[in-house]
Amino acid sequence: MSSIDSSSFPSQFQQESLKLINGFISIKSAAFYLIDPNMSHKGIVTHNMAKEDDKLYQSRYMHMDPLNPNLFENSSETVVHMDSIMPAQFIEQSVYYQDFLKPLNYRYATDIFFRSEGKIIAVITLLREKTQGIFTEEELSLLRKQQPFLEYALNAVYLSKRITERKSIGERYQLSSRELDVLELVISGANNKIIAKELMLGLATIKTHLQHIYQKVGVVSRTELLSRVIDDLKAVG
Amino acid sequence: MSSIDSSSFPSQFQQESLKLINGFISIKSAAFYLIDPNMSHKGIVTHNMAKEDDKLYQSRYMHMDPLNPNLFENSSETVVHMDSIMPAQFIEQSVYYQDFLKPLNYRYATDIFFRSEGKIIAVITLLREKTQGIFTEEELSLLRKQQPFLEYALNAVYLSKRITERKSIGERYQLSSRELDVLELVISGANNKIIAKELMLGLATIKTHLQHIYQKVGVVSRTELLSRVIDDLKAVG
DNA sequence: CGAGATATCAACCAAAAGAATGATAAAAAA
DNA sequence: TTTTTTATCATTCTTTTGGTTGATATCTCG
Repeated sequence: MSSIDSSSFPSQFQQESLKLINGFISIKSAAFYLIDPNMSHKGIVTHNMAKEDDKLYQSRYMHMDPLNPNLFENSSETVVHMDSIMPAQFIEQSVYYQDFLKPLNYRYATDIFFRSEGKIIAVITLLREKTQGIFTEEELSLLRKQQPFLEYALNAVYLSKRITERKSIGERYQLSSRELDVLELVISGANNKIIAKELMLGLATIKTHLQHIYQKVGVVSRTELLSRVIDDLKAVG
Repeated sequence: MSSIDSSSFPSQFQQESLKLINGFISIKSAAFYLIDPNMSHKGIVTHNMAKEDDKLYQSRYMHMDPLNPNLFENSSETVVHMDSIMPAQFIEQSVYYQDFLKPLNYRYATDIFFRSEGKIIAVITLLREKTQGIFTEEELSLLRKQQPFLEYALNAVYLSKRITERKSIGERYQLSSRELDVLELVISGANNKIIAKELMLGLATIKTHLQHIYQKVGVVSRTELLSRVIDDLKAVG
C-alpha cells in the first residue's frame, strides 16, 4: 500500500489528488487531466464519471468550453469557477451547457490549473449538479490554498517522467559550443587548471566561461551546476 | 551570498508541506521532521522556529513529550492534539510544559504522523501560543483530511528517491550514516556553510566528514566526488 | 577491557573557485 | 551596417574548499 509501483505512479497521483479534493468539498464528478505539449488529453483519471463523457467532451465540446485551458494559458489563475467569470443566464443559454453539461446533469464547473514553466500541464475539473449549489467563495479559496502543493507535487512526479522529450543541459540552456566544452570537462571532474590545459586556454578564460554557464543555467556555483546535472540524470533513470 | 537553488533542495517537499498547512490553519510555529529507523531526528525543516529550540527538544525534552512518535507507533492515529488526549491542568502542571513549551511561549501542540509500512517515518508538529486558542475539532478534521495525501506524496515523491540514492552510494563506498547526511546535501548543491547549518554542526565537522568521504570514495575534491556520483547514476541508468 | 571506527570541533595554511570590471577581436544576427 | 553574442584574456579581491594535525567523547566489536 505504501510503496509505489512506478508504472501506476502517475495515475495513482491523480487518484489521490481527486480523493483529497473530494474529502474537502462536495462534488458530483471530477476528472484529472494531464496535458501534453499539443494540448490533447492524456492520462485521464476520473471520479464518478464515464469515460465516454470525457471522450464526447474532447471531440465535440472542448473547443467551446469557457474553462478551456487554452484560454488561461497566459493568465496566472489557478482555480476558475465558470459562474465567477460569466453570468448565470449566459451559461444556461449557451450551447455548451444546453448540449453538453445539461444532458449529463451538470450545472456548476470549476477547473484547477497546474503549470510548469508557465505552461498548463494538468487540469482538474470539478462538476456539480444543480441541487448541490454553486461553488462558494470559501470552497474556491480552499482549492486555491490547496493548488500550490498539488502543483509542486505534480511537477516533482510528472516532470521527472517526461524523459523522452528531455533535452540535455546544453540544449536546454542554450550553451555555446565552447561553453559545452568546458561543461563537459567540469562534469568529468576536472578543475579549472586542468580544463585550461586541456582546451589550451588561459585560466581566466575558463573562469569567464564558467560565469556565463552559471548565468545561463541559473546556478551560482560549480557544485550547484553538477547538482543540476545529477537531477537531470535522475529524471532519466 | 551564494544562496542554494531551492528547486533542487531536498527539503523543498517539507517546506511546501508547511506552507500548505500554514495556509489554512493559524499556527505560531511548525516543524517537519523526517525520522530514520533509530528514531533520531533528521532532515528537519522549520517554520518560524529556531533550530536551537529543536535541538533542545531532542536532547532534553523529547523523551517526556506526550506526543512523542514512539507512543503512537502502534496506533493508527494521524493527527493528535495534546489537549485532546489529556486534561489541560495535567498539561500545564507537567515538567514538559513548564520547562520547555512555556518558556518558548507555546501552549497548544498538534502532531501529524506519517507512516510507511506501519512505522512512523515523519512528523509535522504544529505549535500555537495561548492567545491563538486551542486547535478546534474543525481544524483537526481538516488536517486529518489532508494527511493521507501528504503521506502518499511523501512516500511517493520524496522518500523513494532519497532512500534508494542513500543506499546505493552508501553501500558501495561504506559511508557512515553521518557521512551520507553530508553527501546528500553536497549532491543537493549545498556548500559547506549551508550543510553545517542544516545539520546543526560546526563547519570544521563538515570538512572532516568530507575528508573521510573523499578518502572512502577515492577522490580529492568535491567536484570529483560529484563526478563520481554522476558516473554511478549513469551506470545504473 | 581495549582497539578501531565514528562524531564532533579547533586552528592554520594553501589552493581553488568565484565576483567584478574591463579589454579586444571575430562571428553571427538584426 | 550596426548590434549582439561569443571567445579570449588580465587584474584584483573575497569566499570557499582542501590538507593537515590534533583533541575529545562515544560507540562497537572482538
